[in-house]
Order: sequence, then structure tokens, then C-alpha cells
Amino acid sequence: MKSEGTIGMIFDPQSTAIRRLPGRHDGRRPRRFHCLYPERLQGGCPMVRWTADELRQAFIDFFVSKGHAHKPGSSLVPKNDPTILLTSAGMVQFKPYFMGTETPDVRRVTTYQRCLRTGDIENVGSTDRHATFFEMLGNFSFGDYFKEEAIRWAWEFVTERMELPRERLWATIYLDDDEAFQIWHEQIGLPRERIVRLGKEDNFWEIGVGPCGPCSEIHYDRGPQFGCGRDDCRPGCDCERFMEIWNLVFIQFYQDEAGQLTPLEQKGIDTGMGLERAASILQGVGSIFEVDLVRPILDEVARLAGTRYGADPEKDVSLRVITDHLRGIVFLVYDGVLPSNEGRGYVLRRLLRRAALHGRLLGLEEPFLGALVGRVVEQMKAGYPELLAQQEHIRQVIDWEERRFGETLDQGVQLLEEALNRVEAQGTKVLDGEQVFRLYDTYGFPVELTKELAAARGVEVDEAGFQQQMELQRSRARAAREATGYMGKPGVERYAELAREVPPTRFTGYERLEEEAQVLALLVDGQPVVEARAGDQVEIVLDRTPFYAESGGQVPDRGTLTGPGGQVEVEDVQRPVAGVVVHRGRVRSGRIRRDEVVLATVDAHHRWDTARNHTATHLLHQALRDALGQHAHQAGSLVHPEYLRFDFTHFQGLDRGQLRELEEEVNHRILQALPVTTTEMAYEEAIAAGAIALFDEKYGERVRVVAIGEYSKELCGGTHVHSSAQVGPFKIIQEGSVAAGVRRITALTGHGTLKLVTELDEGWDRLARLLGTTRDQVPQQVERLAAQVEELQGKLQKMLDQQATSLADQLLERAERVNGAAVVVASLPGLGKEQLRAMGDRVRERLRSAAVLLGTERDGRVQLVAMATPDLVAKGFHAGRVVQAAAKEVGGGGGGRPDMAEAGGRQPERLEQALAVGKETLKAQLGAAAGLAGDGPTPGEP
RNA sequence: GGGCCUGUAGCUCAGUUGGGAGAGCGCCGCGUUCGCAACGCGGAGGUCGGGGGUUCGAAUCCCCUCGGGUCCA
Repeated sequence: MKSEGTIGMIFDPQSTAIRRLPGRHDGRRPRRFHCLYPERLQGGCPMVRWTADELRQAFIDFFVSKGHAHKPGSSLVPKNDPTILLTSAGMVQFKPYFMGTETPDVRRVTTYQRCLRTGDIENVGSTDRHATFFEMLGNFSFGDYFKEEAIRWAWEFVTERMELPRERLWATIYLDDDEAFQIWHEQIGLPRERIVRLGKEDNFWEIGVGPCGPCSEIHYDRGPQFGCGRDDCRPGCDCERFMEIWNLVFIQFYQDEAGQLTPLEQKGIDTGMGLERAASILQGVGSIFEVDLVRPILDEVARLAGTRYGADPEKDVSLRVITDHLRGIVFLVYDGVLPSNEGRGYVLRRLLRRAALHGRLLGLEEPFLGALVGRVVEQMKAGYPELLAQQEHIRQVIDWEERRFGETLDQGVQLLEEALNRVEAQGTKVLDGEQVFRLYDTYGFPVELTKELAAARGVEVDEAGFQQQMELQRSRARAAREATGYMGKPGVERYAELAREVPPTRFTGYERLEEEAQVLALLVDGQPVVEARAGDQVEIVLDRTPFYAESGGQVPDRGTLTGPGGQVEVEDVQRPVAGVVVHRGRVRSGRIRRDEVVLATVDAHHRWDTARNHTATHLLHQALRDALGQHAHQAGSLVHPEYLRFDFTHFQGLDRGQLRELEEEVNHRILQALPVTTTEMAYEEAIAAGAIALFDEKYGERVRVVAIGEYSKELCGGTHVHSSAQVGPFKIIQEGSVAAGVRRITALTGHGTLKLVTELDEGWDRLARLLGTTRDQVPQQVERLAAQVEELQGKLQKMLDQQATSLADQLLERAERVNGAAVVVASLPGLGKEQLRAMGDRVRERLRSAAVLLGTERDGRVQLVAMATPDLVAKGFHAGRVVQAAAKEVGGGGGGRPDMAEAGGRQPERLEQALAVGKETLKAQLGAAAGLAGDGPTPGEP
């Protein structure tokens, strides 16, 4: 079993999304709550018929009764773990406990966990059991109980609570896990022939370097009518007869870089029961899509599409795909993911587009996914009551993205039409693979649609060619992947080691800014040392510290560590693993030694300015929620001594009025001098008290609640001022967008605002001085000046026009005549390129048949322009040849159109020669056109 | 991480071996009208995403960079 989700290929052109496994939808099998055990049917089916909600609760209750703590499932976005894209199993949030980098506060835990995996996406819709989104019921042991209890309890729950018939249950174990075999066979009494040994692929859990171990799965025999009919059909077979419902992972080894396994001292248990699969058996329905939790969504989709589940096998596939993806989409957005073109956002986008595409297959042309959000929320609210508050936000995100997809499709249809027109023009009737690939790769146009639309016009699609291009693309990506190699993370490993060697750092910075502390560890270049000297970059771990490590968007403290023999400037403070605070900086003077006692001093200005901005952030957060609604929740935050940056989910930009109101509200709260208090309490208690919790943050049992009077209450570990009044003047300086649906506000407080006021003040003074007036007269003065400038510009333009006209007149007078055409060649020093062109136009306009060559010198450069009237061009005159010849003389080059050409050069002293040469070329061209010229120069009418 | 497409007026976009930055819609003013729509005339509005390079000359070619789209991992 693999625990990592991967981004699968969603629009697989080969699967055509309609491929189905045999044996489904024969139309005879009853669908609703039929009993799978005819032999026990006499007194009604005795098996319990829990709803999925009841099953979820029963599971949790069962393991709580076995001494487990019930913990909330985590977000689909794993926090603090960039190595994992999405939460794909219940254990993801507990990974640090299994890895040994963090110590759990309790050793037995049970959860229900929303999960998303795209590894099996190809199968979704065409089987009874595959889904990208599902819930996992799990029980976990961190160095507490092991194999025996895990198996025994699983068996107890399955047989005595769920009352599944024993004779239908099978177990799989890892090849050489005789211990598990013994427990299953001897303690549980499972017959030897219903225990299947499977290999590494199925029954060994590993994540590269780290803890790993064999696992054992419980499978349910749904009966031969679901099977492939082969004699050796048993768990592990690909067919639909045996359904895996529960996987028990026995974490007992540590795998090193070489693949060597060493037994762990602290063994662990990680189990996962698929809620939908188990429910499908309990409810006696044919697939996970028909359990009571999911079926209403499916029916709603069918209703929108004007069809009925079971009426058409092909449509059923689409109905199931939409149903599954929709659940995943809703929860991804709920967990703060927004559509994007990379990472998690890309998974979301592709799920959404895949669902939208299947909607199209069902004949749903208009965006429809957003309208289904309510149904999903309705179904899931028992397990996830917080969904309700987010419903509107989720719907908006989905609507928006679906419309975007519509635009992509429109664009693709247009491009495809053009391609098809070309194909028809050639009469080949085949659209080549490269074009199909281009549509897909560059414009995201699904291949299924290409085929469909091409077929409608009797054009075939070259699939082999397309596949070839796909394969090329894949090998390119693979090659690039290999070249970079995978990133090791020795850093975290080292700190994890440190965490085991030294006691957890005690943080005293809420109360104090100065503290005597002992140096427990000293590192230079990542290596432990006994002593560091002036100039060394060091990392220091103390037994206690007043320094705040970067967390929750608040920047770390700065300050100094002063020992008996020297001083360290602390520039950065981090907590790379739980319990270890690392002070990074440079030894400024003397030396610092391990074990000595130092005075740790936090830069108070830095700390207080930061605290002002942090408290202001809470005020702003509350003000935003009050002004915009509950959907405006925090999507990121940076608390810095000089400013604060707050990202929140919202769809439109805020106008000036809204920003001013926000500012006023926050300042109003500041001026009320509300007391800022912090209290530690249980998480549930805090939530019940209405404290705002961020869903992507991880909270322990005990949480810290920061309250600002009665106005704001938020879970937060940061440092704050004692009274809102200390925040000082609050000023929003920027509002903008950072991503689709996310706005960002940047604001100042305290010293920052005062500094801004001073700057503005000075700016106005300077303006007033420059304008020679008083500050209150500045706007009027600017208006007056602007009017004056406009008037003067008008006058100037008029004069320039007159001047140009008289200059043009002079040029016309000096015009020579060659073969009936006027020839004007002149040097006009001081004119710019544009002016030269304008002059050329002026002259040309007034002559019926003329060739013009003008030159100018400015800033040490030569500019040349040649022009000709259309009649000369028609006879073969080319202005480009004229300027080329001329430009050669001044060390440049040029070219252009026959009627207008430009050139430049770098030798202004040779301008006259250049014009002379140009004139010769010009005349030569006119000479060649001899006899064809018109009536000669004719002054035009003014 | 690796590709491909894309960024020009407030909006939608055109811009052809590199040689005068444009159209439609919208906006402002004037006219027509009792008024509005429509229409006519006039006008404002652009660091051609940003930076560097090649060139006499770059929206156009090359490199880097930022944003958007899309595919593969």
C-alpha cells in the first residue's frame, strides 16, 4: 500500500472514460438494501443497517471504549509537510509521531479522516469501490499496543458491532509475517485457507527512508456473482468479488537509505477502514456510490441531467465520476485549496474539469457543479458541521472555475473548427496527432471532445500520432525529473536527533524579554561544536528562551545572547521540529561555549512593533468578517515589525469606501483601549466560546486564546500588546489580489503609521514650495497650471505647424525635376525622426508625383527618411534603396517599404555626402523609369 | 521539476523578411431630440507586462524575469 497521492492523468484518451468492467448493471440485481445473505433471510436480515453517519460514530465510540482519544481529522492540505501533496490516509497528520520527530501527548488515538487520492482516478466510475474522495476510519498506536490488539479489535468491531458474517471475511498478510498469521489463525480462529499471503506491493507499507512495516487487510467476500469466475479468485484479485474494507499497518521497522530494515523500539499501529466501502456492505448496496451518504448526491446529479441512475450504463459512469469528484472538490475548497495550475490547486482544477466534462457527456451544457454544493454539504454536515459556514464560499469558487473551463472549451472548439476546416480543404479526412496533442497540451481541450466533434464532421483522429506525442512529453518530464534527483532532507533529521538529545526548550517570551539560559547545543555549519568564535555563523539551542520562533506568520524575534566570554547577534529563530528552538546568528565578539550560561535579550523595539501589528491583524480579521461575511476568512498572514499583511478569501476588490470603513472600525477598537488577554483552555472549549480557528493550523489539546476585549477571540500562539490602545494609529496602505478569490491588505500601525504621516507631511510641504503656494491651495494651483500647459501646448503646436508649412514651401521651391517627377533632397538639422517623417509627408502630400529624401543630425547621430508618391512606387521606385545607399556613407544601414523608408548612421559630418549619394540613387531610379513619368511637379492646393 | 501557448487603450482584440501603435465597444464634449435610445462630429485615454541584448531603428528577433492559460511529472 502506498500512502502518497499522485496526480494521475485525468483525461486519459485511451480509457475514454466509458470503459467498464464486466458484470455490472445486468439490470436484474436489486439495488436497494437487499440482503446479501439469503441463508439468513428467514427472520429478516440480522446484519445491522447503520447509516454511514452511524457507522462513523460507532467506530469512534468503539475505539474510545478501548482507551483511545478521539482527535479531529486533519485538513486535506497537510501542514508543515511539503513532501506530501494531499492527505491520503488517516495517518498523515501523525507522521511525525511515527517518524519520531515529535512526541504525541497521548498514545492511542482514533479519527475519521477525509482523504483524497488520485492514484486510482482511472478506475473511478467504472468500479463499485474506487473513489478519489473518501473517509477513512482509523485507530492508531504510537508505541503502545501492537499487532495482537489491532487485529483482535478490528475483528471484534467487524463481527460483533457491524455483525458481518464471519464466513464472508478473509484476511491478507505479508508474505513472511508469521506472527500475523498466527494471530489470525490461532487466536481469531480464521481458517488457514481464508488467510492470503501477498507481496510487497499489496501488504507492505513504506515511504522510502523512515518507519515501515507489513500490513494485514480484511476483505469481504461479496459473493461469486460479483467475481471474475476464476477458480483462484481470492483477495488480491482485480475483480469486484472481494472488497478490501480495512487495512492494518504494523509499523515495526526503520528503513534506511540502503533499504536495510532495523526493528523499531517503539512499534506503532496505523489502520484505516474505508467508510463508504464498509457502509456499502452494511447497507447491502452494490457500490460505494449507493450508500446513504453518497446516493442522494448521485440522484441530484441525475435529476439535473434529466436521467435516472441505472437507466444507462454509460451515463452511470458519468454520474458516479461527477458524484465522486464533487465530494473531493467541495472538501478541497473547504480546506483552503483554490484552483491553480500547479500542486494541490491543479488537482482541484482537474477534478473539477473532469466532472464538468462528464456533465457535458450527460448533456449538461451550463455550469452545474456549483448548484450541487448544497446537496454535498447537506450529506456531509453530520461529520463536518463547519461545512455549512463555508458553503457559499465553496459554491462561488466552483462556479468561477467552471465558467473558466467553459472559456477554455470555447477557445478549443474554435481552434478545432479551424483545424477541421484545414483538414477538409486538404480532403484528407484525418486530423493528425500533433494537432490533437497541441489542442490538449497547450489549450487543455479534452481529447474526447476532439474526437466527438471531429466525428460529427466525418473526420477521423490519428490516435497513434497523439499517443506518440504524449509519450514524448512523458519521457521528457521523466528525464528532467531524474536529472534533478530527489531532495534529501538531512536538515530536519539532524534537528530531530537534537530533539532526542536535549530537553524541550521552554519558551518564556510571553512574560519576559530577558532570561538567563544555558547553552545546550552549539552548531557551526550544522556540526556540533564546543566553542564558536567571533565571525562564526552559529545555531544555538538553549534550555529556555524569551525568543519567539517564527510561527503563525509572525516573524522571529531578534536580539543578543551575552555570555561570559562573548556575544551573539541573533538574526533568526526557528523551531524546525517540535520542542527545539534554534537561535541563528553570528558571534559578534569574543567566543561562546557550550554549557555556559548566557543572558538572552530580545530586541524590545522589534518585539513591540511586531506585537502591535499582530494585535492589529486580529482586529482587522474581525472587522473584515463583520463587514464582508463569514466567508472572508484568513488565507495567510505576515506579521512584521514594519507592517502587516493579511490575505483573506473574498471575490471582489474592496472599494475606497469599504477600506475607509474598515480602517475606521479598527481604529475605533484601538481607541477603546480594549484589554488584550490570553487564556489557555481545551480546544473544544475554545471553539465553543466562539474563538476563530484556522483550519490549516494544527492545535494541540490545550490551546491559547487571544481575546481583545469582547471584540475578537482567536486561537493564536503569537505575541501581543496588553491593550488595543498600544497598537497606535492603524492605516491601510494597499489592497489587491494575490490569487483567484484571495485579496491582500497591507497595513501599518504605531511607528509605521507615524512615519508615513511624516512622509506625507513633508511631501505636501515640498509640493507647496515647488508650486509657490500654500498647502491648501495646491489642488487649485495644479489645476491652473494644467490648464495653462494645455493652452500653451495648443499655441506651440500651431506655431510649429506654421513653421513646418513654410519650411515645406521652401523645400517645394527648391525641388528639382527629373523625368517629370519632383525631387526634394534636403538636410534639416535639429529635427527629430518623427518630425522628419511629418515633413516628408507634408511635401509628398502637395505633389502629385515626387520622391523625397530628408536628412537630419541630432545627438551625434544621423537620421534619413525617403518617401515616394504611389505613382512612382507603381513604376518600381523603392525608397529603401535610396536610404540604404545614403546610410552607407554615414556608417549605418536602413530599409523600409517602397513608399517610405528610414535609415540611420553614426557619422554626422558625412551627412552632406550621404544626401548627395542618396540623390544620385534616387535620380537613377527615376531615370530608369524615364518616359513613364507624369506631368511634373504640381504644387497642391493648401 | 520539464514543455507549449499567452501578456498591445477601461474591455475584446488586430498589428504580415524589424521601418509611421490601430479597430470595435466603452468613456468625455458638442450637435440632432421635448427627453431617451439611436445617429453625426470632435476628443481624452498606451512604460506595447518588466529588464537586458542585437540593430541606424524593436510591439515585432534573442536572453532573463513577472503574471495568466494548459499539459506532463
